[in-house]
Amino acid sequence: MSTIYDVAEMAGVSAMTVSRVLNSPDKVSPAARKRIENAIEVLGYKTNQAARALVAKTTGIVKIVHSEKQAAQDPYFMTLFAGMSAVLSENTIAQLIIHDFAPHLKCDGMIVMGLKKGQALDLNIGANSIPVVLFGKEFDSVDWVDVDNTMGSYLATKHLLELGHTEIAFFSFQIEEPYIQEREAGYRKAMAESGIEVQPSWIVSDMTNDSASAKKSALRVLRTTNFSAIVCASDVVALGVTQAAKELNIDVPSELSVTGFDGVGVDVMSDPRLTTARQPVFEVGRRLAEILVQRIKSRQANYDVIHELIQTELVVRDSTAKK
Amino acid sequence: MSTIYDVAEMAGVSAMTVSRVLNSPDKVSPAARKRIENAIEVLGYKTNQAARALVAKTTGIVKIVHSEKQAAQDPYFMTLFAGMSAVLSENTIAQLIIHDFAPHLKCDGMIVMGLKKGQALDLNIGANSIPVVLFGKEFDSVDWVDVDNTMGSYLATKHLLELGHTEIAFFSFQIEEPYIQEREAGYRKAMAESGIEVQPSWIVSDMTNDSASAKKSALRVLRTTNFSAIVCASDVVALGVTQAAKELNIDVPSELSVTGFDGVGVDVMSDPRLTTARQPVFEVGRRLAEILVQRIKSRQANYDVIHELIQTELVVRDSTAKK
DNA sequence: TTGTACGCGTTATCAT
DNA sequence: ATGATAACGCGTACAA
Repeated sequence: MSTIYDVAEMAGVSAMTVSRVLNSPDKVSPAARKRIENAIEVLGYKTNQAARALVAKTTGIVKIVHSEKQAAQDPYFMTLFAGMSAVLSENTIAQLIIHDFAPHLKCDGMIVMGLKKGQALDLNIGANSIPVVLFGKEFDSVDWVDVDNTMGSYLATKHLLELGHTEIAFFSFQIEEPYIQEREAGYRKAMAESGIEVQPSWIVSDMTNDSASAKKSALRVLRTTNFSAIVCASDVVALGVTQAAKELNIDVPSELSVTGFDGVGVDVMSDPRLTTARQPVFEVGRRLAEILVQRIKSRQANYDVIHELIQTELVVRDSTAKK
Repeated sequence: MSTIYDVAEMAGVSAMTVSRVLNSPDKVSPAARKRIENAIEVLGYKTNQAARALVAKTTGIVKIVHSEKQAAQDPYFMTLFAGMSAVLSENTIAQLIIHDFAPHLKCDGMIVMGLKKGQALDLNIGANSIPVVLFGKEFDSVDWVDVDNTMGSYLATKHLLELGHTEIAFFSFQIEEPYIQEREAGYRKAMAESGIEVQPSWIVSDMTNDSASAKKSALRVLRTTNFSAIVCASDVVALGVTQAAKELNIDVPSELSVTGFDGVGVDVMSDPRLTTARQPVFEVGRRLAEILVQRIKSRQANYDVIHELIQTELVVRDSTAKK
């Protein structure tokens, strides 16, 4: 593999001049530049990242940290990652997907998702020198991107209210993440604005986030239903609900309206196709990476922290209808 | 950030000895080793990958090449990538996902998918010095992993034959990839073995690989059907077929049996859940990466090429029944 | 505009 | 078992 010295020799200049055409071409005379570019072409010269990284004290690598290892096969995470990856790879930044902070591995920046408050302080992110972007609004002092979960279920509930429904349930699942509380809050907000008092029996949360579990809960609850619509905390839950309804010969949407949340594939494959609060997951991934890349490129300590709340889009399909 | 020199000074030895405890600890006296390990701990020393890479002539990066850019959001590719990523990241190898070979970027190895015959020769993979693993059985001279598509649809067809079906259609889509021909071949093989002559009208391929397109074709064909079962070239096609059947009041599976292919989520979300030839996509990704890592670690030119044909698993669910 | 000299952190070689 | 020295390829500071 040829080096700048080989190129320099062939072009009859010093290595320094070659380095210049690589980094600031305008500072080199057109004649020399031409000869050098030709030599680069002929020799098939490729800049040695390691050598460059050594002097620049960079790595060309960012870590993508996700605490839940099993999530590697979750469509949501995969889509998120695809978005990040698109931006990072475009910028020739390699990725390392890890499940702890791996502090022994140097990198140029990190994207961290599913972070608990305790963890961050332990590793004093922010006090750290490398840029970090969080997925989730955990820390005011750190850049983050998050989805507006509250607004998402608010819009879904609003949609049902506008269709004439007044008795609307909220199906949710057990998890320690804040997003699930936010989704319930959005539902409650919309109900409150319409002056409807939420009955305790309308809040159903004895399930996990998979369709089988949701179906089971729904089968029980739907027998003695006193509501005409359900806001679900996820598409998967909504899928379970529609399956249960089918089994009980309750028609969706003519007898029961159902909304989902997420929009990562499940929504369009289910029958009927779900009205859902779609998250632009791929885009969220893109933004996380874009912000990080920006921070890496402008290595300043200008601390105007970026906080972006990305909106969901209410996609109206076949699972909701007029009361 | 402290270097080996700092550690050496603190431990009262030379930098070389520190380097030794890092790479071949047995060649250092226990006493010195103890002092050095302590110094490393106290100073929080971390090896500088760039410096190491510079002398070792490695990069710590592999390229994952996929020619179809839009596939970034395809669940199949995402799952495949997740499998590769799991292995690579475990081995502290960063990933760069690109859509051409980007020959100006050095790396330690490549995983290439969706390669056409022409491309490879242009870039003379194999003659190249870095290890390359292919997804797809394109080149005998290069390591590859592929899925046994032929066997997959063979098994699906066999399953339908055992259920008593004799008039079985094959729904396929238009694409230039060899896998689709292999899937048809498997179907034909099973039919031939049963002594059944495939009627031309049973082969339906005027669609693309999405459910809407498949539904449209199925709506047309199913009106004048002369078969009782369909082997579909993908789950997405099978989904479209079941949707069309529903619209035509044809019950699946009692009146029509349908099998899918892939098993990347669609199969379990559709209604009814699909009997399908499930590919272990995540595992395929793992194997691709495992082979590459192995090649990178043992930099020998021992040319016992690895070719692995990974088997599909016939998952029997609710879309197939006795004739 | 161009070149010289040096440093980045690590490892290999060859001594001791 | 340990150390001195050179080399990896590139960028920066400074000089010309």
